[in-house]
Amino acid sequence: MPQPLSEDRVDLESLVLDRYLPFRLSHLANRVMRTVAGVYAQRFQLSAPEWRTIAVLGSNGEMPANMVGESTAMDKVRVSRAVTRLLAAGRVTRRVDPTDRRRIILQLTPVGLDVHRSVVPLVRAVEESILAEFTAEERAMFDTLIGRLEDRLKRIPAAGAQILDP
Amino acid sequence: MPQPLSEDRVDLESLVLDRYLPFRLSHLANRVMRTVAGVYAQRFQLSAPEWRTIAVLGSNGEMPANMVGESTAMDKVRVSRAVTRLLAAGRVTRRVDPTDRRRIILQLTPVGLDVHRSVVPLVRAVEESILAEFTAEERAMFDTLIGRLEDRLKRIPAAGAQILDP
DNA sequence: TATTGTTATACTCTATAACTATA
DNA sequence: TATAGTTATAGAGTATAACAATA
Repeated sequence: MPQPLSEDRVDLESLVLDRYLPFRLSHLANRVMRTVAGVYAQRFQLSAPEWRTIAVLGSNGEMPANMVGESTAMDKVRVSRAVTRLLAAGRVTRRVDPTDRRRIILQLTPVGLDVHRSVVPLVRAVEESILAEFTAEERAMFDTLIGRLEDRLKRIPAAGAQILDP
Repeated sequence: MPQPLSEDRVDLESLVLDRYLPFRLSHLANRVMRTVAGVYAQRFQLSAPEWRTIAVLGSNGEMPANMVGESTAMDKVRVSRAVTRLLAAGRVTRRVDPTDRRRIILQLTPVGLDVHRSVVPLVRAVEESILAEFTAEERAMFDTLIGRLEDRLKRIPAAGAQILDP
């Protein structure tokens, strides 16, 4: 017989999947990403890593490849492969950084800038159509809460490992 | 020269990736899922689809395979493959539903129930360690906001397609 | 020695279609 | 004809290691 829980204690013994935050977040994020990808994938022949690369180069101008990786939360392998495809499509240029010849500096071509100019309003419109659910106050609150979870997971990247290891 | 935006209008022309909700949600969800997976993957030799299947069977008792799919947001192919591995590990049983011989009824074995009992407190603890960021009021607010986004995306699954197609 | 980037490999996830058996 | 489940296949995402060039 399960014992009734006191109100100030959390039930750690049972779990209903569609009330479980990690599952809900993952499901929600996947739905959102699929909705956004529907806008840029077929129409512009862009994969997600390519779209991310174009997004940061479009808003920041030329950047070294490793900074693209940091800004897009992609490792250097994914960046490298995205750049290979973007180069083939004539959407970016790459040149060696003369001050450190290990570094590659990436920049959008006019073609890449066109893609950026075309895609951004479309994906922003998708974001708007989703966030239209919220009032301005709710948006701000959601933004804050998401930001604090991001920070927390950054500060304790081993939140699970601590539980896993001992 | 970019024109200054009036305060009640949204800038659809530019996009900074780490302020863009779909990207932030995806990044956050991935981090959370990786943290949770760190708890069940190596220690219990569970993939995400297997863990989800065990989670719903553990909280609901025996279920037809198609309901497992609905509850876990997985299609029948993923369920089928998860079940194949769970069967091989002796963690579930499957039998044909006598009232509709197309249906497969799944149930945790004692071994599967043991896994469920062992894993749930661990993954709940991860959830707790993340949500510890919030006060009770903030949790309730976050829960509500997430729920409304879920509902919205359910109601307008073609939110992006509408923009994509015309 | 450490860092930047490339290439190779493998494993998982996702989506789709083809197939079976039942209804 | 439609539904439940299985199998097969291909594309994308993810993680890792090995490597070359440079610092």
